[in-house]
Amino acid sequence: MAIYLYRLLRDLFYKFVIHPLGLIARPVSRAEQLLSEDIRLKWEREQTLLKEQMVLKDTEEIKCMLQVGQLQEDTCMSSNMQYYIAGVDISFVKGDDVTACAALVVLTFPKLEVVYSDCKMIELTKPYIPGFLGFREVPFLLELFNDLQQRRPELMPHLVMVDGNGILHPREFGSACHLGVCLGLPCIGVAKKLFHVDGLEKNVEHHEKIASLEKGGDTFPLVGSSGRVLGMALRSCSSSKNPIYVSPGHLNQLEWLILIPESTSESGNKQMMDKARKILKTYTRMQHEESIR
DNA sequence: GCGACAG
DNA sequence: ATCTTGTCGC
Repeated sequence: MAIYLYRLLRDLFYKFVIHPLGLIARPVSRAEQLLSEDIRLKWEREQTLLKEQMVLKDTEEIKCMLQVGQLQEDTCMSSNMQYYIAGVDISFVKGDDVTACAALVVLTFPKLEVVYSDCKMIELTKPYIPGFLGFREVPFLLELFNDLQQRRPELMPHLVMVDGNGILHPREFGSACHLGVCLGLPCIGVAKKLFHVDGLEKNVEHHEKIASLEKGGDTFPLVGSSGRVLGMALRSCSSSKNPIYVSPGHLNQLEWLILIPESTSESGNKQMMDKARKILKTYTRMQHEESIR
């Protein structure tokens, strides 16, 4: 409790004392409001259409990867197969709202060796509207995969990690679903903050559940008030206090996320995923800095 | 009706 | 997403 009070005070201090200008909110014109409503309705319809194409079932590759990752044994028929997972992210230029860097990194699975990385400077034109992140970011991510297909088609990943949510979303169609459907590849959403949806919120209960995560790899399911399990909260490693929120996007189902904690030893799969995500982040930054020079 | 609201 | 700051681990 003390830590929350501390953070609250610190944030207030930052807002009022360090950045008093931030208090002067930019007036939103009526025209702008209408435009935003217009976009919303249009995007909502598009989401409905795309959602019809979403499949929440594991591909054969995902099933095999699960066995490889969990048992560390070649129980799968195609055990000679080399698996690839990818991560995508978009990072912004500081102080600039439109210029950003989109990055794609492909890793082997389960060894997590980087075999491909690409980065493109882009101009984000579409606005960020909560619930419609996909429309802002997915087109640029598709370009990166297009280039991958041109250059190294054999490295097309069997699973993609997306910054954002999968079905943990107001209409159960987050950016991971969006990318997955457009790409035709299995995607999972990985978010750092809980999307308040279907009754889920960062209330006292939620904080208690977070506190009950003792070590890296510990999880708890995110059950909405509808009773539907929309994803999992995962403590990615022992040193991170805040969990990440994982949810299926396309061509994989939630069950495989839940199955992992059952494995007796470490929940290797998810730790690996988080490790991969960190690698991705590092790459985004590195290439970003490089591109500025 | 109003605020909240992934990145 | 980005801003600050402190702290911890390699």
